Amino acid sequence: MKIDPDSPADLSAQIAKSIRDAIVSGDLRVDERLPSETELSEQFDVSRSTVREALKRLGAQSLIRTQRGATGGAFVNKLTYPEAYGQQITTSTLLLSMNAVSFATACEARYALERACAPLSAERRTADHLATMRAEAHRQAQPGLTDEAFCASDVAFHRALVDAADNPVLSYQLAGAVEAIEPLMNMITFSARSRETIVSLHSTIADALEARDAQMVETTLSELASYTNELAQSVFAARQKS
Amino acid sequence: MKIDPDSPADLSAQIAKSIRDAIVSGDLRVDERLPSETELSEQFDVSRSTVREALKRLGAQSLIRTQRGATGGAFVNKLTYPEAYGQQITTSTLLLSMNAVSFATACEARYALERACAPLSAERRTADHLATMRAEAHRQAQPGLTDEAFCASDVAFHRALVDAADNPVLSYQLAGAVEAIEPLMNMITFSARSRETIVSLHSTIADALEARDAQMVETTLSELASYTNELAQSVFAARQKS
DNA sequence: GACTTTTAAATGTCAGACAAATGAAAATTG
DNA sequence: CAATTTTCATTTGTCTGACATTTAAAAGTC
Repeated sequence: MKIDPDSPADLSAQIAKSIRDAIVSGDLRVDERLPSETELSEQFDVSRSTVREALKRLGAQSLIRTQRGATGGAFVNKLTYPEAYGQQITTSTLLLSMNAVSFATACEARYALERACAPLSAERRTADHLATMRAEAHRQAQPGLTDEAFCASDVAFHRALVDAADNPVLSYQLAGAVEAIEPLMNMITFSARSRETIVSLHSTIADALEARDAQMVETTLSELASYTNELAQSVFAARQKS
Repeated sequence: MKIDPDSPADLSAQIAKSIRDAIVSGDLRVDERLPSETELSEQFDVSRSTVREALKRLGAQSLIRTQRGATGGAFVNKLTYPEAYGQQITTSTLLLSMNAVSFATACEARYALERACAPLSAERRTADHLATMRAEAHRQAQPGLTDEAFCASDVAFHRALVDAADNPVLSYQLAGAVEAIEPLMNMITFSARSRETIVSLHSTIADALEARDAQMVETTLSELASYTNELAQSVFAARQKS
């Protein structure tokens, strides 16, 4: 392991890249232990602090984990789905908030992706998924719920819909889309009447899923998409006036 | 800004979290400058090295960028789509390779997501998108193409299909799915005959898109999904025997 | 006024030290 | 001998202080 000593500064970034490549290419396998910080600093011919900064970078990407003590060190981390979810959600959320993505665009993407799940979810949904969805729909119908709680329940409902497809890759991909939009949804004030409409659509989706009617699920999702969009537009229009 | 001095070690992780929260919540705005490392070390009451490790973590997530010099420092980074793509692809690729996701699962997810784009792409595709897709299909038909080059062209083709939906959020979400599966696809040996079938399906998709026939796009994508899956299964079956 | 030089501030890197955790080996004890 | 305790070496986490490098602004010069 060597690095180009002539290339521009930021040795820790180069070292991080070098190790990252070794992991991605499979040179370093899951749970394999990296050399100790002291050894790495000798191999790369840099100070220990520089190695440490490189390792922190890798740790931030969940590529390695570290453990203290005699048998400790840095280990290649097996990226789990929950970890990947987390990164996906953070990245998506920031992307939306920092790039002024319009509500319409985010909404369109979200429901398009969910429609993609419909056929699979209709085929594979279990009683558990249906129970979760109905419970969330029921919660959403309760008066006195804050807008935040309503949105959180909405996320849980749609999460169950996606998980019903029983494809972890799909769940992972959609976690970002569904959860990242929550902050945008939280900006909407849901009137009692609009909540009623949404809950009704949610119930229809649950019914369609129970009947394994994929087409109906898709249609209802489209309706939900339009309705959410209208709602958002009227809210933003009202806000601009004031 | 203070941190809990009693909580378990890993001060740099706590500091990173503290700053990350400030960014995500909007307390720190895009392009805003963070205090200098020395100032931060005073504020958090830790050494400069610890602050630096925290900053490296944030840098690895593209949350901040640093600049040297008199007016330099750490700035809140505006997460761009290309940066987000990159992270998304790295994460997805690792997730698939480290969790032994079956080809069938990844394939199913990929085509389900692409089908989600079909209606939008059919509506919004431009002549440019069509030209790209036809050019890639033409390249795929040329003999003497390596399997890797064929797969790369396949990715480019599908990328154009997704981009035709003209929704950056959707493009971002799907970049991971489509590109992360490429290493798995590269494991397949494409015979002349199987290439012919795939190219034919690609042409059909381009035709359907030109005719703005979303239903046809979806149907053909489903065929492509089944065919790819069959192909993979026969390849893996043959490999197991030997 | 335009150009050059100096300077101050910031990150990047290094070296050396000590603290704290941790598992394994060694010593002790019943 | 077996079980427990102690010691110990290793490794990461943190701190301190120093110097190098980069950069833009300030000061000086023609």
